[in-house]
This record gives sequence, C-alpha cells and structure tokens, in this order.
Amino acid sequence: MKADKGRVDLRDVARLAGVSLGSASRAMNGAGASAATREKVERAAAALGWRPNHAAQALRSRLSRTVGCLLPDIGNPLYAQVFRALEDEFLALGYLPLLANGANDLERELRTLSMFMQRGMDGVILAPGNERSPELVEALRTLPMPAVVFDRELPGAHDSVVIDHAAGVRVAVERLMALGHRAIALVLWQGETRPVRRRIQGYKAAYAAAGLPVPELIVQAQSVTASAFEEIAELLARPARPTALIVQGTHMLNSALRAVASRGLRMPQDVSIVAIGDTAFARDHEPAVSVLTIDMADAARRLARLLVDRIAEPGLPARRERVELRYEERASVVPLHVEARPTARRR
Amino acid sequence: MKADKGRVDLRDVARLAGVSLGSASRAMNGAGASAATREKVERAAAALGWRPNHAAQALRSRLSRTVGCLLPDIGNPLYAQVFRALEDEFLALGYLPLLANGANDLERELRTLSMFMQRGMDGVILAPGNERSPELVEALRTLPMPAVVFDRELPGAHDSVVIDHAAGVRVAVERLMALGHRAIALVLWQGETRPVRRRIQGYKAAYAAAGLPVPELIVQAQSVTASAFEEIAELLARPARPTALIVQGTHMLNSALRAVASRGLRMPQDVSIVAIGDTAFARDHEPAVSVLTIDMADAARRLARLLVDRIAEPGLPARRERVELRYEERASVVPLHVEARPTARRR
DNA sequence: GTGAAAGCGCTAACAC
DNA sequence: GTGTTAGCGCTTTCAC
Repeated sequence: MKADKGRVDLRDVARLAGVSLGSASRAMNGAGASAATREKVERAAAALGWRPNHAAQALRSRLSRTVGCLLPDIGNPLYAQVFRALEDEFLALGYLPLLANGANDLERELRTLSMFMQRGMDGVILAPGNERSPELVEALRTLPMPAVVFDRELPGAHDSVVIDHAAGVRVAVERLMALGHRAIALVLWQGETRPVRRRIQGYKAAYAAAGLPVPELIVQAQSVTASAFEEIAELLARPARPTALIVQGTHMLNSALRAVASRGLRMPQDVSIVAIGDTAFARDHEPAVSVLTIDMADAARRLARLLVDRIAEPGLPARRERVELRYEERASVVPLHVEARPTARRR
Repeated sequence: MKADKGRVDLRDVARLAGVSLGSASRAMNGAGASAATREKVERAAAALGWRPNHAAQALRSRLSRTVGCLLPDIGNPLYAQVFRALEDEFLALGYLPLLANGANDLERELRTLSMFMQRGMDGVILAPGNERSPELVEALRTLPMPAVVFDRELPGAHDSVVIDHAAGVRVAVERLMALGHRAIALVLWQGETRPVRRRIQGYKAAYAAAGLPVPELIVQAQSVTASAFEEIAELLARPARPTALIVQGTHMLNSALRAVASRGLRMPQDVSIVAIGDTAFARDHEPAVSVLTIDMADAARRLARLLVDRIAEPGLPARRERVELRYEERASVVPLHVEARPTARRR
C-alpha cells in the first residue's frame, strides 16, 4: 500500500474504482463513460471524500467557472440588490461570481479588469462609473473574455442589459402633470452615464408631449454620493418653486427631504416626491416615498443568461435587453394644492 | 523562430531575457535573483506583456491568494460597509476577497464553505447566521484553512473580532436613564447569535447598576428582516408604555418608527429612539436618529490582519479582538417630558 | 545565483 | 468506452 499523501486526488479515486485516471475524469465530468464506470467512480470518490482541485481544472481546461462583476458601489442598496440576484443566478448556472467595487474610480476599474484577466475569469459583468473614458473603452475592447455591460452605453459590439430610464421618468412626469403639477424638478448627478442622460431625455419628452416648455428645473450634484442639499434648497427658494421633485437614488432623496424640511415646506402637502429606485428607506419613510422601481432580479437574470450564452457561443451577434421601470405611487405624491403659497406653512 | 502560441508564458519571457525558466520565476517573485537578472526579466516581461497565470501559480504553490468572506447579507448596509472595507484591506495585502451571502440559511452556508475549500481559499472570514448549529460548528472545525470569525461565538479555538454590544447598549441605556427615562424597551430579533445575547446582557447590566428592576420590555422579532411592528405597537399601547426604544438595525428601526406613528405618538417628544448601527437612513431621517455606531472599517482592518497573520503563521495562539461601539446622540433622543401622558397628544 | 528537471492535479488527445 | 500519454504554466527542488 502506498504512503498516504494526505490529500486525495483523482488518481487515488481511479485506483480504488479499478479504472484508469482518464476514465475517472470522464466519469466525473459526465462525458463519455459507461453507467457502470460512473457508478464505480462515484462510489470511490465518495468513499475517499474526493473534491476536484479547482486550480488544476482551471489550468488544464482553461475554464475558471468564475465570472467577474464590476459594479460601482455595493454600498448602494440598488447595486446590493443586483449582486444578490447575480449571485443566485450564476451559482445556479454553475459559475461563481466575484464581486469588485469600482467606486466610480477609473484607476480602480482598470486594475480590477486587469485582475479579472489574470485570474482567468470566463466572463465579466461591467457597469463602469464613467462611460466616456477612452481608457475604459479600450480596456473593454481588448478584454480577452466576453463582457456584458449593465445599464451603460459603451462603444463597440457587446451584449448589454439597459434600464429604460427615459420611459420611466416620462411616466412619472406625466403622472405628476395629471395631478396638476407643472413645475417638476429633476435631481440627478453630473456623471457621464447612460442613466443620467436618459432620465433627462424622458423628462424633456414628457414636457414636449404635453406641449409645454421644458422648465429650467434640472439640478445635478457633483457626485452620485454628494449631497444635493444646497441645489435643491436654492430651487425651493425661488418665487416659482417646483411643486414636485423627481430624485435619483438614496443619497439625492435624503438631500431632497432635508432641503424640503429646511425651507419650512412639507412633503407631500407642499412638495410631492418621486425617487428612482426602490429601497427600504423609501418604503418605510413617513410618509412613504413614491418610486420608479427597477426589478433587479430580472436584470440579473438577463445579465447572467446573456453572459453564459456568450461564453458558450462567442460568435453570437451582440444582444441588448431592456428592463422597464414601474411607477409605484405612495403617500409622497398628491394632487397640486392650488391654494398653496410657495413658502406658506399651514397649521 | 518558434510559432506564435498566442499566449505568452514565463518560458517566453525567460527566452527573451536570455535566462532559464527558473531564474525568470525567481526574478518575478523577488526571491534569490541577482539585480541584473531581475532587470532583464522585468524588461522582457513588460515587452511581451506577460501576466502570471493565476491557476498555474495556485496549482503549483498551493496558494490561491484568495480569501472567502461569508457574510449574512450584503443587502444589509452594515455588512455592505464591512465588505467594502474588507475589499480594500485584502487587496492592499495582496489577497482577493470573494464575497458570499449566507442569507441566514444553514444549507447555503455549508455549501459556501465547501466551495471555499474546493476553490482552495487561503483563509475565510466567517459570520454565520446561526451560531448554535452543530453542522456549522463541525464544518468550521474541519475546515482545512484558517478562519476568522466575525462577531460570533463559536466553539473551538479560532481568531475572532467581536463587537462590544453589551458595553454599547449599556451606555445607551444609561444615557437615557440620565435623561429621566426608566421604561426603556429593547427591540431585537430571536436569532441565536452573539449580538442578540450581548445586547440583552448590556441592557440588564445597566438596570442592575442603577439598582432598578429590569422591566419586561424586551421584544424579539421572528427574523432579522421581519417587521417588529406588531410587537412594538403592542408595547406602546400598554398603560405603562416605554418612553424610549433601543432598536437593532435598519429593519427594526423602520418598524419602530411606523409603530410610534401608528399609536399617534411623536418621536422624540413622546418616545426617544436609539438605533444600533449607523446608516444613511438613521442620519438623514427627520428628526435624525441617535445611534450606536460601529466602526466597520476598523473591524475589517482587524479581521484582515488576523487572517493574513494566521495564514503566514498557522501555529499562533488564537486571538480575539474587540471593537467598541460609540454612542452618537442626535435629535431622536430628548429628556423625558414628565408632563407627557402615556397616549396623550399635545397640539 | 543559476540552469535543468520534476511535478502540482487535472483534462484532452490519441490509440486501441 | 477505455487506458495511456502528454501537457496546462508555473514553482521548487536539486545539483552545480
């Protein structure tokens, strides 16, 4: 009997099963082995407690069964939702998802992509902070593995899943207009990203469709995590202040709520609010905040499916899928009170 | 000249540098190579654009330079903070962190641990949902790589970083007592976890130290994500209702705020509130919610350090580090209004 | 310090 | 189908 090596490898399994190494490998991989052989090998593997060595499999087969997910910020509840859903999808498809925070930092994103290459990711889910960066575009172009872009518009042919922000914002604006609102502000950040551009586009489209001039009520904060408090407070101090606000994400919603309060205004009586993206914060706020919800589980399902399809068949033409926003009205949106004075407080 | 293989390997680099494969390897790994050799090899590597193949390195060296992080739920903003901080720490130390959601699901946790083994993680950060599970304890015991446990009390010798919930809750209770509060409720969940037990302990200790009997004001929701709305509303409906609430995390805070509002009570005039764990929700709520903050960056630093130390030196005695909570008072905590009647509304 | 050689554990190519 | 053999790209002996 041979000296115990501590670890058990497939050779040990093959020996115990009384078959060759190659047969054992085939038996465990489901490819071309007789039922009898598979039976014996599986029994032996179980008896020895054999577990495939992932590094060896990856080295030999050139497949890591791992996908990289580069998202802007897992601290953002919306992206946390995406990653949780991606994890479930990829695990079910036999892939392990590896999460990295891009943090809206180009250098960091490039380093991460480079690390994904070195670690032999079979594919990548990508949502860069700045989609206008030539370096990022070039990095994507030269990436040796397939990538699926999430809610960004990057040059080049690649699969993508995009969120239909334009249609969503338009629905929200039209709903507010139906309630009598005309001065509706849009609060975003300055980022060079698809979501920002498309939201503005949907906003303008709603005014155009209503035959109204587009008001000068779009404010853009410095960064996605920056406060938009000053900008919104300034807006609310104007003689013709907005009576409704559509705000992007958790940070801007916080800013908006504080700005409204600081001007002595009340939500929803004086100002209606709609947030983009549903979170516990919006749901549980008192009064609850109306939202444009994004089905992140659906988005994740599409992302995962596109990526594994392309890994399996790299020659496929580029596909682009769209995820709709759904408007969910809560207590934060009410009809315009015509008697309301811009800065009046009712008691 | 040889046929181009497409990929460049270290053998190509060595050839271009005019040294042997072994020397090239040593040069790139900093171990025992002359400055001249290193110079030549680095130049050649750069010229060819060589990147080490991670699977090959891992297979041969038995080191994956990857650590698994099994956290209960990345959707919880507190754990998102932990992972972001862990990512920075481990990346700086030369390790790649792999995130997995345990989701308070034993089966899933066990599967994840098994996957960490198979993928040859060099170490693991572990915060299981239920620390009383024998299966989990057994899995930890037989784990072939080092693990550092985060804020849990698991049997066996292992490194850990724990949060001093007991001291934190005690400080909060004592502060509320100093403001005149005597009926202080504690809202937690039922989980068999260290944080829950220690918070109760700190709560009782504060009453004991004040020479007061411990009131029957501890409520425990079914799950960490469940609503505690009913329980808190019941509490607030009692003749001798609590005048202050200490609540765990984001979900319970939401429940508490809604329960207070549903009883026609106001925060902070009628009920003071302290939340455990600081989040944007607590900070930006109107009025802002006082919190026991946990420095998750500090916790992550300690976790990462403990793990890499142990990877480097497995024989080290088990270490346990403690992270303190800091009480941060905001508008949600005010002195007890003696004139306040249990369910009265002042207008 | 350096080169030659031997694998890490597995899959894939090749005969049979 | 099955066994044999040859590597995947690298690190790590071992002589020198």
